[in-house]
Amino acid sequence: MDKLPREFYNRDTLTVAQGLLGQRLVRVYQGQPLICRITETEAYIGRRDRACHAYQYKRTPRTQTLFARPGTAYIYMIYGMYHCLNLVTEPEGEPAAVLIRGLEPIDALEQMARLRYGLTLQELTTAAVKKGMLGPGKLCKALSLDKSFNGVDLLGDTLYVLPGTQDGPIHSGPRIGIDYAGEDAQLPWRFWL
DNA sequence: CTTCAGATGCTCT
DNA sequence: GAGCATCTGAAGA
Repeated sequence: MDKLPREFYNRDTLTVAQGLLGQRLVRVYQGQPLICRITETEAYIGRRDRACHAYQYKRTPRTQTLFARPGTAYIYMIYGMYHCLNLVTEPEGEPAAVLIRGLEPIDALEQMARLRYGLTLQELTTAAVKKGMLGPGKLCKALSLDKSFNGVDLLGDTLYVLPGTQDGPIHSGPRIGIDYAGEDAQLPWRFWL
């Protein structure tokens, strides 16, 4: 199965955020593919969004990656101990990205349970693993992603997205955890299945 | 069921 | 030095 092409990411961020729902995110960990279905995303658009790190094209060492070409991973650390995975969108030079907020494990549950909780699947219920995959911090831990993956090309071999199926309606609502952004916090830029 | 503090480190002022 | 795109476990209702 072919990876989503760079052109997929080279579009309006809101379009990409919705288009990513139902697609399959693959993270190759020690040669083993960890496969998840994307169930929740948020859009961050630098030129007009106060919640975006690169608001009004603010360029700092951290936000460099947001200006990269579409189809690049943007991973940063938050609250000292968690990482958030974003996929860079729009033409190079436009700082914008989609935050991956929710995943549903499809394959390699065993490995993800170990990475996430340090336990084997037998010591967990499947329901607990699935529940544990909600939230950008948890999902990065389950996939063993950290800031060393910042700037990784999504058309490479360790982290990429395969086509999936989009069944059921797409819901939208305000984003989470960005109260500091004033009116922009109300924008319905969070999408889920 | 709910709220709440604490962990922890990087980034920008 | 402040604050952050978070999560967990413990304690209270």
